[in-house]
Amino acid sequence: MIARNPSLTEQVMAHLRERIAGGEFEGGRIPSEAKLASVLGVSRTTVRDALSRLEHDGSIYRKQGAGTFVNEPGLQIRSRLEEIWSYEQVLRDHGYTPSVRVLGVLEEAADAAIASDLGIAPADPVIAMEKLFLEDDDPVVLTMNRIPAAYLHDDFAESASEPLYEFVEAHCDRHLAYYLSEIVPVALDDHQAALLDEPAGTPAICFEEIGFDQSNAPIVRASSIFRDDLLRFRLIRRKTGA
Amino acid sequence: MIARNPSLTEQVMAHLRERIAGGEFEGGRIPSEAKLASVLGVSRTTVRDALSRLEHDGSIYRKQGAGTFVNEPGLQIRSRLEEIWSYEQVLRDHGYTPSVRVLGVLEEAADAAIASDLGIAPADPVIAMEKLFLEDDDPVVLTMNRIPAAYLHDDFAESASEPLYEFVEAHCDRHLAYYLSEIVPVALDDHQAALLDEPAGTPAICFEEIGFDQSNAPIVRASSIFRDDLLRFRLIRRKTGA
DNA sequence: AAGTGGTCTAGACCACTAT
DNA sequence: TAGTGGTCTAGACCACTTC
Repeated sequence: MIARNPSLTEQVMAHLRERIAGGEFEGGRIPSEAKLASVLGVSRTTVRDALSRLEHDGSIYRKQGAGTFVNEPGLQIRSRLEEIWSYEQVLRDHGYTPSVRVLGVLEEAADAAIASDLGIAPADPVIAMEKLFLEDDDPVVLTMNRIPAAYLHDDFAESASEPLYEFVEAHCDRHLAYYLSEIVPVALDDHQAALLDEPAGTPAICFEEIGFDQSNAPIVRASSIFRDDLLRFRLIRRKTGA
Repeated sequence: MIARNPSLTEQVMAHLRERIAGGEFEGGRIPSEAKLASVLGVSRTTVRDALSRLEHDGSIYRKQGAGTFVNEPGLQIRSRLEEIWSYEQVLRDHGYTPSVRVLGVLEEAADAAIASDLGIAPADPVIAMEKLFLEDDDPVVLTMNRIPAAYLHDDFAESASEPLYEFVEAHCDRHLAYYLSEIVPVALDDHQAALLDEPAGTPAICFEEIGFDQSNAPIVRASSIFRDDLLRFRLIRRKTGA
């Protein structure tokens, strides 16, 4: 019934996702792990692995002694905060068909805070790229990325519209391994307000992030500001321990 | 009341956390799973379980074929967004010794939005409880909880300082199973500003949440506002697939 | 080629929830 | 008490990284 290469666990996940989407589970109750294992012809360990991953991504939850259950449809989270990698993808996950507008690419001197975050000397040159992500004509996300100029060795200006990790891959000799992000409240300044088409002073969520390569060296400092009315982050918090 | 018997997996986690905190791992490299299993005298499955949980909470990361590594100290996240359950606990995780001040408990008529969120009729009575969490004399979190009055059957006013889930457990015939939360940017109004000791209009992060019981019935509507300078949420985003 | 994490099996017993 | 998820064992082979 089940063959290789997408791992067995992934196939079990896909199978369960389909049945969940099809509303097959009476009362939201998913069959027991033992039952699933015997029906699908895999070990209980594999089933447990699949269920753990579905639980982790918010599709289901488990209650010891009671069973495994589907999360209510209204609770399905479209993009898990920890897994965001490309804002274009986030917008697609929300049902948008995003476009990207590169607002500017220029070289500037790093101020003290940026230099410190990027591990370079103050006033060292950085490339600043400002981009706007839109749904139709509505601006949704405004990002500013700053990369030390020393890391860039190509003619890169034409690639600015690529997702950042592809850009870094292509034009630096390294690749982005992870981001450290802070969720910061801001009030839109005149510049941001004009670009996001909202009044100046509007409160907004900003992700302040530093992107690192595999050696934990900072590569990029990014700020992203969101139109709260068009893109709002949600999460489910479920009591685990105790 | 609670007899804790730490599982093997939890003991392995604790052991590794200690060695990580002690900086024992040369170059951040953690011994292989097989090595840990034989040294600790447990199966590799148990070691893998412990490592998976440490990876999930951001303490370590794994690279297939290469090894398992400690996350940089600066990347340690003190409280994972999805696991917040009590703001007192969040503050303790940040090294604070929090106190709680109950600002008011009163009955009011639900407005349309609140009634809709709680599944009751507009103007139905709700109990509104406003609380402030402080570190020393600094206000850090301001929360407003609203529970339909019909759900409360006891004399409850004196218990308002308890964590909300304990309060619900004790005074309603149900208990909180999960929250659905939205991260919302706000500007502090005069009331909030005075309580949080910041200028009115300061941008802040607000969690707008609805708490549900096991039957997916809404029990409580909560708003929590944070002092950005005292409590900032961070997260690590690491590329997983592809 | 050697060593690592990733996947998978087939069992066993325990802790908890429901009825 | 029956059934569920939680923990744990002792193996096996595969995919990938590093040298």
